[in-house]
Amino acid sequence: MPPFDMVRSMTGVGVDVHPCGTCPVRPLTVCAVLDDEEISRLADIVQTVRVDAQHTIFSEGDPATNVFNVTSGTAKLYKLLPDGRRQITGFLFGGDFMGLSVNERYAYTAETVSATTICRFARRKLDTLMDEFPKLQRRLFSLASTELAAAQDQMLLLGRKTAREKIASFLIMLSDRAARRGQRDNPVALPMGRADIADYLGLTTETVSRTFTQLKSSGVISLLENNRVDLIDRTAIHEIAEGV
Amino acid sequence: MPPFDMVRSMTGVGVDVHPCGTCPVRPLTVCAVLDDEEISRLADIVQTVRVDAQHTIFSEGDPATNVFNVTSGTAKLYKLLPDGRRQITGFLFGGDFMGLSVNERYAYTAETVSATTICRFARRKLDTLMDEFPKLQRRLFSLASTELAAAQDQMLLLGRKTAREKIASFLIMLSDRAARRGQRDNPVALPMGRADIADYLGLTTETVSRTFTQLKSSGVISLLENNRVDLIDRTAIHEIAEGV
DNA sequence: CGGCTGCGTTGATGTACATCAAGCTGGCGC
DNA sequence: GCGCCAGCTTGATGTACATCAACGCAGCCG
Repeated sequence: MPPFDMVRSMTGVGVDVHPCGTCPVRPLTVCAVLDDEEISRLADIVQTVRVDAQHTIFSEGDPATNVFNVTSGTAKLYKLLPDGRRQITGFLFGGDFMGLSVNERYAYTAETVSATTICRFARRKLDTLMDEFPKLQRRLFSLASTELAAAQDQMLLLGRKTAREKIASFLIMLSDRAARRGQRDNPVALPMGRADIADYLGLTTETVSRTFTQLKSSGVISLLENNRVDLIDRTAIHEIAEGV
Repeated sequence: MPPFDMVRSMTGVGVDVHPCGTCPVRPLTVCAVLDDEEISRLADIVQTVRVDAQHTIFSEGDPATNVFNVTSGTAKLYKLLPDGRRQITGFLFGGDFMGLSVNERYAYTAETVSATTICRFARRKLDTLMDEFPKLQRRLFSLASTELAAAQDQMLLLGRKTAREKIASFLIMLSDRAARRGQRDNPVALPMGRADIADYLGLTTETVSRTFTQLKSSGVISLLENNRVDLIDRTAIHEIAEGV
């Protein structure tokens, strides 16, 4: 797999889909805190690319030369064990950020789930821009803190919740995040397959499938076509998610 | 439980144990990037307190008025489900930071494991100091990124590793962190009880206990007095941890 | 149109870990 | 010293979820 920097030669990838000025998710992203003047400075160091579904954006262990912002579509981040066991550590939707790294290497692999558009920043250039605009730094810090809180919620889920509670939590999370992007929070779309859901929740595809049908049977959700889920009784789902 | 701000009235708590100038873990902490002049500014807004074992420092949901740095001893962070199930999201040792929060509320409860000394900063004051010293901001960002990477490792552990692999990973983690603090990395001390280990790894105390004896039987560790563990075959433990 | 393929669902069985239940041990107060 | 208690270990049993296996179904391509 070639590094993403060679993106022009990759299949399923297009460049410069839209400029920052018309960015649809600007208020959600790192860019929210910058005014038009500052955005134009950011625009100088950004490249917007379009990636087809199921393509690798970067791999665990690669030199972390870029950071990314998803503007539309869905991506996933995951880590692998040597024998192939996989843990998806997060799904990314429009407005989400990825690629922060500690030691100059990516700590996980990033892959698109559906067709996705992404802003790519050269890390070095972003660093200098952070020096220039402290509020950019502040914003990134704030985003990292939010992600950290989400990671802790996920630890609680993985370590202590049942399959039923995990699926319910997952649905609530997707619904909430859709709302934050200004989309309807019900029914909720599942752009990822059962295997991805399983690897995100620490389950198998079979258990994910069974649990969906079980929730359907108990009447709190309904499975619609196009992998969408109708949250019939949102309060009940919320209670299940919290283990009440 | 009273808020920690009322610490002077709490039992098992002492104030101003040592000043920043003689801080034993300064190179590990947020303070590492500041020179003596700047440290003295930081010292103005810090209070060093000593807390006995098994005391709550702050609780999930409390207003996040302070941030903390552990200078010695051990603390744990955890989240609870309504029915009492608990997930410990992290252990803190000398040099570790805690209390970052997104929405002005702590996202978890912090409790001491052993007797612990802690630096307490008023968040508001730290914020203004961050404006003044951008490298302080930068440092906190870097610490948050490191924590985020650790959180992702922990997700992999909780979601995909077996009990045996979890315990092995835990021992390696403790050993590595002891080394980073300049302590010997073997044998490794376990200041926390089996219940805490279980709630950190998503297991029960019984399984933790059985797994320790199983690792002992297979000859890769030895259980010493004072809750210390001798890592007899470190490479083997490392391989178990990575699921090889 | 028909076969192939990937994905989801459902069923039968297995198992790693939880749960329930004793003992064991060491520290501590009296 | 003795008894008590909390924490650790060990054993017997249970179960939630994994594994193994089959099947349905839609999309796709020849």
